[in-house]
Amino acid sequence: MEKNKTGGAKTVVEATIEAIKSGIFEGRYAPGQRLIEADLTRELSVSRGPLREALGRLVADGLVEIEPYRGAIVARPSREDVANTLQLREVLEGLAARLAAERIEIGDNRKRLVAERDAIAKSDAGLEVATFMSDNERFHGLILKLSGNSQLARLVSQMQLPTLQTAFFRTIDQKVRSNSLAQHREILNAILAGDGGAAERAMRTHIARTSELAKRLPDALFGA
Amino acid sequence: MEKNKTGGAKTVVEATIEAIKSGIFEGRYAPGQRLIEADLTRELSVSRGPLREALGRLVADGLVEIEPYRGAIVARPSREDVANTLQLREVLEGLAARLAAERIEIGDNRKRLVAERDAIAKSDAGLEVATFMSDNERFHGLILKLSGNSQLARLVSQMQLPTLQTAFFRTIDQKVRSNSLAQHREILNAILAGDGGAAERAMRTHIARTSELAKRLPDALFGA
DNA sequence: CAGACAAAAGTGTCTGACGATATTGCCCGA
DNA sequence: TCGGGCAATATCGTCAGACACTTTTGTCTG
Repeated sequence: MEKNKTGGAKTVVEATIEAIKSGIFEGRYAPGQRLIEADLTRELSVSRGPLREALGRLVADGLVEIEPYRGAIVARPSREDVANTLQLREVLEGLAARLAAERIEIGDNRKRLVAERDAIAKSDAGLEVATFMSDNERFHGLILKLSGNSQLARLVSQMQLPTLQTAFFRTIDQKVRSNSLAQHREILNAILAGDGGAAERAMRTHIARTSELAKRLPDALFGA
Repeated sequence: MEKNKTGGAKTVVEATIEAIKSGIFEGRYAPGQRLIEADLTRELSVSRGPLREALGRLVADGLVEIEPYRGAIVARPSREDVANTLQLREVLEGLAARLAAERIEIGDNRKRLVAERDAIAKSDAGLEVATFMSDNERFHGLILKLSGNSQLARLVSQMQLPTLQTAFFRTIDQKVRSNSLAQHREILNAILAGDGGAAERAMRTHIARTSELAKRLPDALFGA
C-alpha cells in the first residue's frame, strides 16, 4: 500500500538511503564531495552490497552522481540544470494548483487547505529561516497532494535540488520571505475560491520569482 | 564476457539494466510477472550483487516494483497511474513543443527537424506497427531534445509506461496511426513556423488523443 | 624537469554463506 | 470433512572475503 515514511525504514538499504539523504540535506555531505564506499560502510555499519544499492537509487533521484571506477559524489547541478528544473516546476506546480482548485470540494480538501491557511497566518510574524523552510515545504507538498495526481507529487519530489536548498534559503532576507508568504496566501485564496486559472497563474508567478532569486546565487555553488 | 551492444554499456550493472529493459519492452517479461533473482542470474550470467543493483535502479525508473521479501515484479500501473502520467506528459511535452518552436533558429535545430519531417513523409505509406513505434519514439524524443531543457528529456523518459506500450500500439489500427502521423506533421509545421503557441496546443491535443485511446485498453493490463 | 614505471587507492564483480520472511502443503483434532 | 496450526521450502536481505580492473598518486631515472 503506502510507502514507508521517516522513522520506520525496514530494510538496511532504505535506512542507508535515508542516512545519506539526511546527510546531504543537513550539509554534512557537501555538493561535489566524494562518497567513498569504505568510509560509508564504516560510518553506517552496512556492507558494500546494500550501500551500493542505496547509492544507485540516489543516482536515480538526482542526489548523487556516479562515474565508473571513479566513485560517487554528491550531485552539483549546474546553473542551467537549476534553471531548467525550476522551469519544469513552474508548469508542474502550476498544474497542481489548478487541479487543486478544481478539486477543492472533494473529500476534506477544503478543510485541509483552511488549516494550512491558519498555520501560515500564525507563523507569519517573526519567522526563523528553519520555520520558513518547513512551512514552505509543507505548503507546496499539500498542494501537490490536493491535486489528486500522485505521479505529480512523485515527480516534483524528484526535483527538489536538495543540495542547494539550504544555501538558497540562507541568502534570502526577511523581506523576501514575507513576500513569499504573501504569494502563498494568494495562491491559497485562489484555490479556496475554486478559481483554477487564477491559482495556476499565481503559482507560476511564485515559482518564476524563485527562479529569479536562484540566479543570484554565487557561482561557487554550481557544478559543470 | 564479450564486448557488448549499442552505445557501449561499460559495467555489468548497465548491461543488466539494458537486458531487463529490453526484455520488458519486447514483452518477454510481462507486466505483473515475478522476476526471480536466481533465474535472472542464470539467464544473464551475472551475480546477485549487480543484479540487485540493476533491479533497484529499475524501480526508480518505474519499470519494476519490489516488495520486501517478496521480490521484484514487472510494474503494472493502474488505470489511474496511466491517466495521471499522460496528464503530466501533456503539459511537459506541450512545453517542449513550445520551447522547440522558440529555439528553432538555434544551432542546426531547423535542419534536424526538417530531416525528421522528411523521414516521416517517407515512411508514411504502408506502415508496420514496429516502424510506427520507432518513428513515434524518435519524433517525441527529438522535440524533447530541441526544447533545450535537458531535465525535461530526463523526466519524460521516466514516464514512458513501457510495460504497456507494446500492448497499446497493438490495439490501434491503421487509421488511428495515420491520424497520429498527421498530428505529428501539424506539430512539426508549427515548430518550423516558430509558432510556440500553436506547437504547444497541437502537442497537447495530440497527447490528449492518446489518453483517450489508453482508456480503451482492457482491464487485464492494469494493476492495483 | 619530463616521462616512465611502480605502488596505492578505490571501484566492479564474484562466490559462498546465513538469517529473515513469505508461501506452500501437510497433519491433526474437532 | 474441514479449518487451524505447523513444519518444509522458496526466495529474499545481508554479510564477509576475495580478486580483477581502473584511476590516481608517488617515485625514480635519464
